[in-house]
Amino acid sequence: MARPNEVVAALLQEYADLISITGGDAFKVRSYERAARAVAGYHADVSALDVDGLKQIPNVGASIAEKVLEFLHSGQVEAIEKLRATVPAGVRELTRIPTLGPRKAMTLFRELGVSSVPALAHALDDGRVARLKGFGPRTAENIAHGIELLRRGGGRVLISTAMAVAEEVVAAIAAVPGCADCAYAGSLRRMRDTIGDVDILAAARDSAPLMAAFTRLPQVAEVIAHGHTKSSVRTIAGLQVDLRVVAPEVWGAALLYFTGSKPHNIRVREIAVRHGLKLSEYGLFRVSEEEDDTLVVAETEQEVYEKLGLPWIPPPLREDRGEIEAALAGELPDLVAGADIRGDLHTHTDLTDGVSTLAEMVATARARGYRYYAVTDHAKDMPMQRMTDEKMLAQRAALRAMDAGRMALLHGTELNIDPDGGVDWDADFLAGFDLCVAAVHSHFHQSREQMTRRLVRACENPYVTIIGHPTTRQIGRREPVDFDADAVFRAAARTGTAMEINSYPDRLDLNDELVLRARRYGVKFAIDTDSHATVHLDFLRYGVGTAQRGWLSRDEVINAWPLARLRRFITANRS
DNA sequence: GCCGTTTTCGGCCCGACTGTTTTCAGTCG
Repeated sequence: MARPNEVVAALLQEYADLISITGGDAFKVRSYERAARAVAGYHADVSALDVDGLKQIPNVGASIAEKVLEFLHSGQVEAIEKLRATVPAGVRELTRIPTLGPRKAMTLFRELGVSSVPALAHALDDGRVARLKGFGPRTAENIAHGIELLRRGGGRVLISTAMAVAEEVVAAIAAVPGCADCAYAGSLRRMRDTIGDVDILAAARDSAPLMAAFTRLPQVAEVIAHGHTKSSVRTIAGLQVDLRVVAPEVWGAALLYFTGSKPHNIRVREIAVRHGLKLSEYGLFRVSEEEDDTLVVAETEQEVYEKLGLPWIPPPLREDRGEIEAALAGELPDLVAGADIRGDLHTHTDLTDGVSTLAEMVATARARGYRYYAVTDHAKDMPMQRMTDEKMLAQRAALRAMDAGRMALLHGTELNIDPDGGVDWDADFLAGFDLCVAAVHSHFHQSREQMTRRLVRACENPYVTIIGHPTTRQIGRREPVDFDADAVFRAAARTGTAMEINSYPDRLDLNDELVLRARRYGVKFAIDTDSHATVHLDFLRYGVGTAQRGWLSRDEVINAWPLARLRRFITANRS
């Protein structure tokens, strides 16, 4: 079951969409969108709040608080039901089609009675759409194309997929003569777990050569837009990539703009307005009635933030989830960074389902400059892994005999949490490991109560130091398991069990939102790669990005600690 | 509908590109 906050947030977002489609006040739309976001990210369960409690949520005032209460009491909101009655749900679906927004969707419904994607496809086929006032052959074509994209998945890709494309494009554009600077921005720079499109920013006096090179890249299947300062393409793999070219002296303002998020940008621009300034991708300007606006700063992000009375805000925080308020109060977290990570605590070898040998994994870890490294192959309860006590002990002997220089080697295992919350071995055998990760690998559809009890019991096992990939989600393939996250996080904090941030790009588990919730209970975290091959150790960057999005500092991440402190954390659990 | 170092009313981010248009609406980020 979804958390009440998510249900309420979805409802508020739906209301915002319905107001937008029916041509309501755009500012009202934004109010509901903001409230939806604030509710989704709010730490307390909204179903336990009264009016005053609800109004404590940013962007929730008397009117929205009352609607939330109405929903919690009766299961519906009259105002929303009224709009639902005038606009079929299918019309809202239409706005998911790229290039088709609320105004056109409403026109299609009002003029043609279209209220579903198939009905729209019909209307396109027989030419009714192109004959509508304000529409035309090109618009009809674009909508048809948009439907096709939506059908092909149209969705988001893993961060690793987007990163590979971005790094290729950045390298290609940076190599064009006249390019002063080039970087990726957008949700990729903010390190979101999935990416909708790739945003690239470049600095140059003359944009034309860069735009030409961009639209002719071998990966390009289709040019969506081609202008002087902005072009968009779609790659053969279906990913949209936008290139924005600005003058080198406005790099910072453009990078800030192009990094987003959109809600963050709006908040920052509002602060500018209150200072009598105007912020756009071309810089921070002092607004003047008589003459042209004068440029204040634009060259670096730091300068722009500083002129607005803000410290530089790291991109992973830029989601309008309280970072503006924290920045104004001088309370931004000192985020954990990749360089802070002293070792990986969840990795595999070819003894179980890995493809690299113990020696290869250790050598690669050592080359990364780690101070410690844990090998945690699967334990004996997963039959497909064919693990035995003897094989595990032999691996331990081999590990102990290795010389990894200044890097300490830890012998661990990834235990399987059985349906009742037990693990593969008894205390005597577990005591022989330096470290145990425990994770769910089966029985994903237990009831919420069973799954909660299962994970709490695993936390209570004195030999379990880390809960691996706690929700077991696989992005785009498997939903997270259902459990009472607050209960599990309370147990983790109480028992001194770390929650993993699994860096594998299709997991990123915990995700940023759960990290934010867990840290409120004082939970500690381990940022691991769950590597099954040497190349996977590089996935750490995505786990670090997720941790940063969860506002984590070095002190909250056990594998950013010196080995002695990590060992104390492990043994404190066991005594 | 929310909000306040121009406060309880009157604001509310800003610009690029496209398509259907003779000056702008819609969409996107």
